[in-house]
Amino acid sequence: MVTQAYEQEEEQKLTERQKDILDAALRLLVEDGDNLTMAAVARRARCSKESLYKWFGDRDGLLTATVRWQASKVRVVPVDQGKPDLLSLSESLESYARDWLKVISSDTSVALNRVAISHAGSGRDKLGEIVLQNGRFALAARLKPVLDAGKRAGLLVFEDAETAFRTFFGLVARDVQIRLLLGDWPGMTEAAIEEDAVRATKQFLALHGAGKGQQAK
Amino acid sequence: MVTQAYEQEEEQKLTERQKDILDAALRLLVEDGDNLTMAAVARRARCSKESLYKWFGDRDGLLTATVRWQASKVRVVPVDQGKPDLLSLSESLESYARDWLKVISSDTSVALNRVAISHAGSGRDKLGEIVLQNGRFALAARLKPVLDAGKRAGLLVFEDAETAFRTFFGLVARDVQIRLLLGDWPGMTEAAIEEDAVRATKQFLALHGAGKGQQAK
DNA sequence: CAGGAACCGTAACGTACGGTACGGCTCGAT
DNA sequence: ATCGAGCCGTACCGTACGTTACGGTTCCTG
Repeated sequence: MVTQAYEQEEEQKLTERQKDILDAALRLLVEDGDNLTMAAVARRARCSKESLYKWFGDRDGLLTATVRWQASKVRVVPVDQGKPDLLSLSESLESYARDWLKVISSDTSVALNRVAISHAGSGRDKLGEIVLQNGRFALAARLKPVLDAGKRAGLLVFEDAETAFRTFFGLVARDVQIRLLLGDWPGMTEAAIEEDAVRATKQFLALHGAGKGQQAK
Repeated sequence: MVTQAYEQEEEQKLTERQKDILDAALRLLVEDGDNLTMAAVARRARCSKESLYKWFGDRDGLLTATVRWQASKVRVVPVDQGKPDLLSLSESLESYARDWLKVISSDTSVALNRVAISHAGSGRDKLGEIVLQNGRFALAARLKPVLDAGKRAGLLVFEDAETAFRTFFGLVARDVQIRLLLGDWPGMTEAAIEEDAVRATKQFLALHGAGKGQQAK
């Protein structure tokens, strides 16, 4: 018997008060990085430390809840595709690229990835897994149907949707995320994002489009 | 007056003993993540904490020296290119791709990037910059001459070497680094790396090769 | 209005760790 | 043989922070 694929799909019952607290924690995370202390969260959210411990168990629990909370807010709308033509397919791809670039270059994403990566070093909690599931893997899950539809419609040529997705991912993200995480600023303005989305889509179609019958394995 | 472009190029005078200590710190970083304490380093390297403080100032100094030390060991040999033909160019690219994948999937690289990213959050030192300079930017600096030579020889078509490099970077790295940093294991075996290097090179040549005159802006 | 649950603010405790002090050992120079 | 520099091992100090405890306040319920 196979269990639920992604068990963090379980809805977390949160009162409004608790959501406020997680928002406060999120803001602190963005501002101060992983320095966030229980006292600081309590102060910012104007609650007592006792309540923090009652609701979230311990510091790791609070961190995990915060990451989940943010993740639950990011659900990007899936682009619907009926029977795609080349134009609508291209627009879908651009749209995904744009959304993804916007996500990874956002303050919250950078902050959350940073704390998840720190924790991945001393593997005591599953922050990395959560971030990955709601980021890169969620994107793949939403994008693959689009790719498959494109393939069925004879617009795309590839053997494996996973590999094709990773190519697209690489063309979109390039060095942006690692540079942001390391504190560099690769100039991700609105305009640059738009440009990148267009470029990545063109490149992907050049590699996997059915136009000229060319494609690199 | 312009200062030295990359000031961490300054050679760090290190005694053998100090190198031993930095190696010990490196091993601890790989094993335990950022938990590394001064006491642990002293124990592992069989030196006194007093010596650590005398030689490296404080904890951040030790961390910085460790990152520098590892960086100084990674100098990848530049692939020499005279007048490239398509075959030698292709081999150069594959070689860079292979080396890069090997680097980013190594234990030490993952550990070092993790600590640099943690520190980038609370921007107190320049670890992120150091890692970036010796990683992504060093790669670009070594690869661009190859790309330019390919362009001059009429083998490659692109407007901007930087943009072309970033495309290559994306095709090579894809989601590998972020997944590793977050604790995922995308199966980077020797064989997979080889396969990826070949694939990325083919794709890059499909986009920027002069063969068919095609290219996506 | 009485009783109690939930929560706030704050004080207190324990511990881990960065940083310092100091006594003893080794070894090269004189 | 003597001296001193450099280093080891360890004990020690101060602080930050996770965690717990507790008295006071608000607010809901009967």
